[in-house]
Amino acid sequence: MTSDAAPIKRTRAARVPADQRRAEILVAALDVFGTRGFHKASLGEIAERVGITHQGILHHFGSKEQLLVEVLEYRDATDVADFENAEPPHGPLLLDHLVRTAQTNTTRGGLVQSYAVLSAESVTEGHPAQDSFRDRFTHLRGMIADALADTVPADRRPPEEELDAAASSIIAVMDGLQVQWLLDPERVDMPAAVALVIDALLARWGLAARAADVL
Amino acid sequence: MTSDAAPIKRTRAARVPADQRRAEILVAALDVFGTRGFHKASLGEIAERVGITHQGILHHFGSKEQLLVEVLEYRDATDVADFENAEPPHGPLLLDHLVRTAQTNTTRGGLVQSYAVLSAESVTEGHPAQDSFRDRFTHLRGMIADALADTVPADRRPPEEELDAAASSIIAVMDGLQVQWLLDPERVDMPAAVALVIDALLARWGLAARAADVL
DNA sequence: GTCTATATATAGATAGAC
DNA sequence: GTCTATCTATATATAGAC
Repeated sequence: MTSDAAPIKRTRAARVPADQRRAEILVAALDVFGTRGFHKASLGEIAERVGITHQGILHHFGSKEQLLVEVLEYRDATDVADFENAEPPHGPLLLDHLVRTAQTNTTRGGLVQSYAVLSAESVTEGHPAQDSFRDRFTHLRGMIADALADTVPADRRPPEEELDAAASSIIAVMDGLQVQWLLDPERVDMPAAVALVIDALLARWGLAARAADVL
Repeated sequence: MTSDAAPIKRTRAARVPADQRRAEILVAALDVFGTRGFHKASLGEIAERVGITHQGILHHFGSKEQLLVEVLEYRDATDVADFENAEPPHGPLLLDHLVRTAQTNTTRGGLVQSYAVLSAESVTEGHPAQDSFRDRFTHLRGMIADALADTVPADRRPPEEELDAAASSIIAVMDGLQVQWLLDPERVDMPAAVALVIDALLARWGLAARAADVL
């Protein structure tokens, strides 16, 4: 039965300004990439959500890889927009912000799944998102290490390697918890666990618990 | 040029006992699934490493999904075999063991990649490894929470939710660090970070640092 | 137990009409 | 800007010969 299936009736999509269409595609792609992973996701499914054909996506983005790259940029841009023209928080406020992010994330499983799947998938050979995630982690580690340094009193400041290890660990806890939470949301309390680790680290350097207060 | 390409010469693979062939396939599949992710991995590539055709794999395992399930079982079985007929460690010894595992993992990037990619990919809709990883995390959380409870003196024991959060966090740190490390091995010290978090948690409950001593 | 041959499905991409 | 048509590549799976 290869041929004469009733030609699927498609109402031609309305002609829409490129910027708007691109934005629609990015939203749909972020969702589909997250639900299926980059490799399993198909342009067809993304196109269907937008109401166009997959060729339309290629017209706007050129290739599936390029679409992914732009999706990740878009995701970061919306994250930054959360600060509403303000600077991202520094010092202890950044640590509070991380706990609050973990809290917020419990209400947006789709985004969490996108991030968890794509970040891990990015470690595979030649993955198009590899640089994006490597840069992201480098940047985050620096920001968090600085925030820790700003938070700890000068006379208790640990060696730099310890600050770096702590920064890596905090990011790792947040990321690792996402996978556990996605698989078993009832049994994993992301914000509580993030707050626990941050407070345990701060206590190590002589500071009173504070992250748990955010909850 | 669709047809008469010189028929690729294949020397027919030696006939080998099924058990042995299955074992060879499992080893190759673990590696390829890890390198490419489950969805991008192809039976063809796995077969090539073993020196048979992809149909041979389907003969032994029936489907790609079933192969993945058996690969994960195989992986767990070899992990258990590490204890060489001994019980897995309990209490504080289990915590030491986790740090040592993080240390060992720095010498087996392939296995780490397999685990990182597959565990995250498993959260996608209908993924065949979902139950396997959910069960694995449930089991690990229980073991680690017990180990923590056994380690903390009775008069300082925190509420159960805190032990569970700590157990989730320790697993999360180990897993999250793997992704960062795979992307940037020079800049991420997995065992140091794991030891740091474990010691910070133990200190919170009045115990002297010990995990760092393992290194 | 392994192969060749083939069915079947689905992907990403290109060309050109409208 | 979107479509239809087509190309090309690659995948999983089945059937049957050896």
